[in-house]
Amino acid sequence: MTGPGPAGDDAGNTDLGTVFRALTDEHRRTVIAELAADGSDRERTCNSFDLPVSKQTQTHHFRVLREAGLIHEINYGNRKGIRLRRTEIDRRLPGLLDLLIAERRDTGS
Amino acid sequence: MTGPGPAGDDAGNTDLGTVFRALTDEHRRTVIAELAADGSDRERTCNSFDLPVSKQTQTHHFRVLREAGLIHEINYGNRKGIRLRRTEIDRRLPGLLDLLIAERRDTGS
DNA sequence: CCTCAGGTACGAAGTTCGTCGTACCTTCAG
DNA sequence: CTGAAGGTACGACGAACTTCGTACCTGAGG
Repeated sequence: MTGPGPAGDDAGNTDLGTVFRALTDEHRRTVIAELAADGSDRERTCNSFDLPVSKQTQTHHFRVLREAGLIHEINYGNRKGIRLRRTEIDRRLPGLLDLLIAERRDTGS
Repeated sequence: MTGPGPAGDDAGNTDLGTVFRALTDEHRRTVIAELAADGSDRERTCNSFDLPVSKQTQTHHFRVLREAGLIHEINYGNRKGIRLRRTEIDRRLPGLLDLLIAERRDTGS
């Protein structure tokens, strides 16, 4: 079951409520903001985001982001690859990533 | 004491988390989308939005929107005026209102 | 084989959120 | 003044959310 199921990614059916609810949490917002600020679609590991929560909670957060259609999770069994769905997001929610990048820029100052 | 108090509106201190949390609820999203689609800053009554919830719940929702810096509440004692903070929103969160309008357009079809 | 590290599934505890009931306040109409 | 309508404050209840503990699975390396 690595990925034959067409279901699992709801990028085509997510409404604004699901997206906003996913982006309510600061940790999840950090993940998306980092991915958005990167500029490239390169794959990242879950560990590369220094989330101050346990493994189980990280699994939960990435699942919420995936079900909101914001990221792509590639399961390698042992490892997991995280990738931003920039194309879909920019097409369906233009300006959203810029909002997150801008907030992170202000917060980081 | 109709409105001399400068405090009460947090438009200058709200973060994205507060805004997204406010926009998570479908009723609140409907209110903002309607206000945004209007185009003018004309004042509206709470009753003009046909929210299928009780008065107390409406009070709660409008308070959340106000604390998120999205609307302006004018208290007439007996009545209450609702007004969109379009200028501040467009300045600090450009593209957000367009997202809400677009979703409402799709949902309404 | 066994061990280890990354990830997941299930369940529990604590918190937040949406909703309403009851009671009270404010303004307008009579 | 009395009543009616809109709004608010406080409290309560159920649902959802965040977090973690425990147990289990998967792949790499000795």
